[in-house]
Amino acid sequence: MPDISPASPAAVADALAERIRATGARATPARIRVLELLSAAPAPLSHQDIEAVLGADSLDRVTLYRVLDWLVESGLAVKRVDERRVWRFSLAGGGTHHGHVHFRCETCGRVFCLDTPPPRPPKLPGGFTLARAELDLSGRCAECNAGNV
Amino acid sequence: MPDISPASPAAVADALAERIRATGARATPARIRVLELLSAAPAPLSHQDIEAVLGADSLDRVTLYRVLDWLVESGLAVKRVDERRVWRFSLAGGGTHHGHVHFRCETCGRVFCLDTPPPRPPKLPGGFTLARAELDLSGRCAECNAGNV
DNA sequence: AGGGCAGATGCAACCGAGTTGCAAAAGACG
DNA sequence: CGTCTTTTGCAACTCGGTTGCATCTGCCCT
Repeated sequence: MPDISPASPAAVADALAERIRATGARATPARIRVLELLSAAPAPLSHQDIEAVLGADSLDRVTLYRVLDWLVESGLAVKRVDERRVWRFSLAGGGTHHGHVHFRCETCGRVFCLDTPPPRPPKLPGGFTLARAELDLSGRCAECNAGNV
Repeated sequence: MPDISPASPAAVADALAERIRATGARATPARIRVLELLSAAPAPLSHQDIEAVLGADSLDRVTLYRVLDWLVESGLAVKRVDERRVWRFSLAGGGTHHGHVHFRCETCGRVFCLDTPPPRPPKLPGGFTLARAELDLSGRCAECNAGNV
């Protein structure tokens, strides 16, 4: 059975490995897997999310933490705390997760990614440079407003 | 020795006690103390900050958590996670900490409160209702840009 | 190809913030 | 003053995250 998928998984992994080596670090399976996951994810992932996806052949808890921290340190990813006080990681910069808007429902806790473009950032005090802007909205989602709860 | 300070501490405490009773709860020393602290604080306080200020005659750790949670529940305060994943509490509503914009320096970690008004929020998908909007910016502050680090 | 070593991993134990359950103390109210 | 409810304090626990250390491995250099 020939592999005719648009971009072969192996090729993707190779590209990621290359990107990892470019930072001067070793391209290990753990890093490649995690990077793959993050690139594919539509929203920032928590440590738990990743552990759940990796499932059976999961990495050690600690290794995962270290991989994630390394990603942040090397500039490939950014981390941020969510409203429930857990770290969430997403690809940095050009990734699919570029400054869009998040909405968190205060009733059911779910997070929605709105495709609304982010507001143009206000001017900063002199000397400040902006790397990233996040608009976080919260309230009630349609479902929770629709009677239940 | 007559107390001639601008607003006598006792009077302030009484006013706060009144506000507490207005919510239907008991005006206990613990609640009054914490509420005093929060009203006086220039920035949101963490559990630890409060414990440190109370110092010697401090409340039990758990009681403090409960008082804080009660404050939030009764609408007198709001809580929010900071970049170090700890809860920070501030007086709700009319407080000094109303929907403004935060800038966090990725180099030194400090948080600046900009007085820029928050952008007007984008339209939400049908059925969603907005309760709160936060614009979080990050980058480098003037000081860190000025050569050091 | 294979050796060597810095860098990465896994394990176990640890940490600190926050939570829960329960009995004792303190307000409120008749 | 008695009783009934709310708060408090204590102890034990959960959970996300971290640290120390021994083992393993990707990668470079012959």
